[in-house]
Order: sequence, then structure tokens, then C-alpha cells
Amino acid sequence: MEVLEKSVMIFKSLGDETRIKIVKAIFDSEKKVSNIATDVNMTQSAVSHQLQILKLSNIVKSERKGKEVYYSLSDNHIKTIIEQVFTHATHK
Amino acid sequence: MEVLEKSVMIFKSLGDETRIKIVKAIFDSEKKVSNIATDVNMTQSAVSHQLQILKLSNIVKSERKGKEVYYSLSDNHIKTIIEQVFTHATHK
DNA sequence: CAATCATATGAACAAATATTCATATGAATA
DNA sequence: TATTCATATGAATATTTGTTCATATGATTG
Repeated sequence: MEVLEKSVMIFKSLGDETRIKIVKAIFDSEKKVSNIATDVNMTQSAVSHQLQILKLSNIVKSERKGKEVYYSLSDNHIKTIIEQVFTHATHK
Repeated sequence: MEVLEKSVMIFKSLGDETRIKIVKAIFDSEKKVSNIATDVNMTQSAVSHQLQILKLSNIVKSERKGKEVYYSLSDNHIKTIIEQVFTHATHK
């Protein structure tokens, strides 16, 4: 995939209130799916679907630990991007 | 509007191939609508609609000069954000 | 001030997307 | 190994979104 397409995917992935909430929920530390669902007040299924989208665009990564799957941000670069946008949104 | 909502708007606005192309077209210098339309190979109307979305989320600003309206990025912060995402997309 | 040029906008249609529901998969444990 | 727990996934539906077409607005110029 081209850089432009990938960039669009990243923006698109973050351009949804549910997904931004998910990202915020795991911003500082990994969480398992059921806890994320509680945090963002959505069904397990809906959250799982959205997590797959975030994963496909390399925004989050996952790690299975026994029965549970833990999700976290894929790297610090993503954090920087999100913080920048939050800052921009704050001052405009 | 809340910061989270505004942030979603910014991401959503940039999460579309047409709009990213528009943003790229005016990345270094302002351009009038008709020239943007030519650059991104779309109708004037479609471009104008998308420019309104970009404007609503404070990504671009506009200035009328006679009959023509020139669009440019609203500030350097937006540039930084886009460059960051492009960099991330390049390395993943 | 009528005509023309540039851009904006509303409505309609088509395409993309999010959520729900039912169920499948995968792992632990009794 | 049958059951239970946690997560993933497919299909269907409902909503959102992008483009087109027709036309409106705003500004220049003859």
C-alpha cells in the first residue's frame, strides 16, 4: 500500500468517536477487551470489531495472555500524533 | 464543542483520500479552487464541498481575492500533524 | 446593469461504515 | 474431554458520507 493510502487509513481509523475513546482508554497502559468495553460503554462485539480496524492500521497491537487479549498502542509515534491533534483541537 | 469531538473531526476530515489530496495540493502554498480541482482531478463542486469540511474542522482557511477564493493550510501545526502521520505510514 | 466568471450550496443517489445479533474460535479448568 | 470464559467474526440493518447535478451567490467587467 502507498504512503498516502496508509496515511488516510490512520486518519480514518482515528476519525471515529468510538475508536478515539478506545484509544484513550489504552493510552497509558494495555487493557483487555472486556475492560475496554466497560470503559467505553459498548458491547464486547462492537469493541472487538473496532479494535480490528485499529489493528489493521497499525494503531494498536495485541497480545494474548491466556484467555484474554490485551490491547495497547502500537508505538509512541501514535501517541505523539494523537497528542498533537488534541493540542490543536484545544487551541482552536 | 469538546476537545475529543474536535479531535475526531480533524481526524475524520483528513481520513479521506480526496481531502488528503486537496491538503497535499495546498501544502506549500495557497491555491484557488479551480486550480485545486484540476490538481486533484475532480469537479469544482466536489472540491468545494470537501473544502467546506476541511474549513469547518479548521484545517484550511480561505481568502477571497476578487472573483477567486484561495485556500491554504490554517497553520503550521496541521502541517506537523500530517508530516508525522506520513512518516509513521512510511515506516510501518 | 446585464453578462460572465468563480465558487458555494441543496437535494438526491450511491457507496461506505458502525452496530447488533448470533455464533464460531481459542484457551483454561473442572 | 466437556464446559465455561474471553474474544473474534459473518451477515444484516441502519446510518453516515461522498459525488453529481442543478442552481444560487458574489464579484468583476463590458
